[in-house]
Amino acid sequence: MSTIKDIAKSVGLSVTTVSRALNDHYDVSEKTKQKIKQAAKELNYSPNSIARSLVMKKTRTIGLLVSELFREGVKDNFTFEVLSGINKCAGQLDYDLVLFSTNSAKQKVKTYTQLCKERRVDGVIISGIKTNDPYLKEIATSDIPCVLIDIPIKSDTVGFVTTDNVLGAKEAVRHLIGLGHTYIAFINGHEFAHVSKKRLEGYNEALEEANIPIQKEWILDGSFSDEVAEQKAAVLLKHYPEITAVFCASDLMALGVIRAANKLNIKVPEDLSIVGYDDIILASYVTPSLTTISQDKYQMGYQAAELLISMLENNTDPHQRLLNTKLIIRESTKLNTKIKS
Amino acid sequence: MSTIKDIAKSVGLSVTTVSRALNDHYDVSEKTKQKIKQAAKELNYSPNSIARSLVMKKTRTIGLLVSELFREGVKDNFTFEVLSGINKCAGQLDYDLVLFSTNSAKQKVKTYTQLCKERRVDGVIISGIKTNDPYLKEIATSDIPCVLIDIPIKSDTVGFVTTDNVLGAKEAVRHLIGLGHTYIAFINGHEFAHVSKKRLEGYNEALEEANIPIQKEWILDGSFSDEVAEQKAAVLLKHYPEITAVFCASDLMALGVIRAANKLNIKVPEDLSIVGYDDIILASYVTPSLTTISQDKYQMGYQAAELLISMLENNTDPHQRLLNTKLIIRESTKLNTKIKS
DNA sequence: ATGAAAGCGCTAACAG
DNA sequence: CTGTTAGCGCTTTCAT
Repeated sequence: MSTIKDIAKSVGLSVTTVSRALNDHYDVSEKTKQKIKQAAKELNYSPNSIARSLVMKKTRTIGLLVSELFREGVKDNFTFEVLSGINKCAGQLDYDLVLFSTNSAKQKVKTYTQLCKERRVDGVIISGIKTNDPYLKEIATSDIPCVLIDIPIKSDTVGFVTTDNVLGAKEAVRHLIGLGHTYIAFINGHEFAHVSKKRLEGYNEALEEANIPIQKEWILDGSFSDEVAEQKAAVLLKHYPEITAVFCASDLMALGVIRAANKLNIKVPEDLSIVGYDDIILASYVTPSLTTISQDKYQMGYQAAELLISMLENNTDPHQRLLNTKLIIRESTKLNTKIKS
Repeated sequence: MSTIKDIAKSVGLSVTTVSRALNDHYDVSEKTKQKIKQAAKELNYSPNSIARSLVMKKTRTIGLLVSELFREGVKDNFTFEVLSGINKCAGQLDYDLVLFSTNSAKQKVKTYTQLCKERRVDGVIISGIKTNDPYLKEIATSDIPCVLIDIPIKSDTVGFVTTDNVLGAKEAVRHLIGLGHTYIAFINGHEFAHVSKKRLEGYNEALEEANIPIQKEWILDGSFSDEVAEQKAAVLLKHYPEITAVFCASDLMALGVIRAANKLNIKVPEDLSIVGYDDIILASYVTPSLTTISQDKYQMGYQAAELLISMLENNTDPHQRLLNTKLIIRESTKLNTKIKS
């Protein structure tokens, strides 16, 4: 590997000049610039980003911190789509992306700050962690620039990107109400997800504005898991046969509910309408295909990266980005045929 | 940020000793070690991996090079699963993972070697590139340690992990033959995929061993895309109604073929048996669920990382790993009811 | 068992 | 426009 020193030697100039020429500084004559660049090419030079980072104290690298459930995320490839978006944006702005995977064992040994400082990332994007994650407190107070996905914390150094989950949920439920449903259950995620809180609000508000009483027993947590949702729904549907529609806080859970319905011989969508959330790939391929609230996960990633980098480069935009969701109507919802008593 | 210098000052020792103590060298007394580590904690020290990398000429970082089709990979999250596996293994062995995304524009500016040298990764894993990719020649000759996924190139510095695609395809076709099918078409990927070549071999061999003549017109490329496969299959099935089974080189394409069949009013599996390849998530969720050849994509990633790191650490294992595939029988294949004339 | 000194490859005052 | 000098934070001979 050749270094600027080699180039300097070969052209008979100082390393300073070489460095400046290679970085296209204005204060090097065009002629020497050419000569130096030529020599660099001949020597097959490529810059040592490590050395540069050391002196500049910038690595042009952003870290992506995802919780260990990474692998489980395979079913709904939410994380993957977010990652694609981040990767795209980072690439365009010439940043590198490094993946951190932590698990609770590691978290005990190394604090969030240590992790980041050690890796020398300029900033971090955090996705898929629960609101009770021990890292979260640290994040909020640390001085490492950071963008959270779907957790609304804002400070000088932390920002977030999310979607309007209240509205999203509201539209889902409104859709069901519009189809004549009034007995609408809700399978939510869990208490440590900010989106779950918001989607619950949306559900409640939609019912209220239609003067439909809220049945607490019809609101259950499914942990964002299809299995759990299936179990919960099985009990629920057996117990309350009057329910004609279920809103789920994720598509995966909606699939679980469909399975539960099938086993109980309840037909979807004839006897039971179901709307999911996320619009994962499966949603459109499954039978019946899923009516759902679509989130642009790729865009969330892209925006997160863009926001983070803008923060790194001292732009003073507000540290938050809000994306839209969209109701996608497919086969799993249908006009309510049971007359309301 | 505190440095070893600060620690040295605070305990009144030299930086050398501090460095050695922190790295648990044998030639530092237990007592001073303790003192130094204590001071490190108090000063909230965390090592600067950049500085260390600079002097050690090792970054403990591996790069993952994926082609631009990254985003398209969202449907079959093949890449994501591989990535999860790599990430897991890298994490366990305490390596960092950085993502490179290239596209043809960037490739023109920077050669593969430049890309890697600049990023200072110790080694690279490459997945999802075509055999005609310009980088490939460079890779084969470069001295950067590298592991390829599904491209069998081997040298001092390059290794690969793949599955037995001949056998996989053979088992798929044997399964169909076992069900009484003899008119079996094959939708392959494309000519620039090594796996496609191998799967074709497997298809041919399976037919040969059953004394079934090979029909060249029934072998088509679907580019690993569901749309292309759908089109191709539509024409094929209309033209040759005698076909009772189709083997596809990917599940995604199998889904395309099912769609084509549906549109032609050909029932799957009653009138047409279909077997896919990969066992992506969709395969088990779709109706009818897909009989397929399962590849453990997570494992491929894991093994690739493990192999690469073993190469980096000068282990002399053979630079290749071969994984098994498994036939998964689901709903899309069925006994052939049409009697062979 | 500890320290002094050199150097990894690069950038950035400062001086000319 | 170019060169001198210093230093980023760390590891590693080589002495002591």
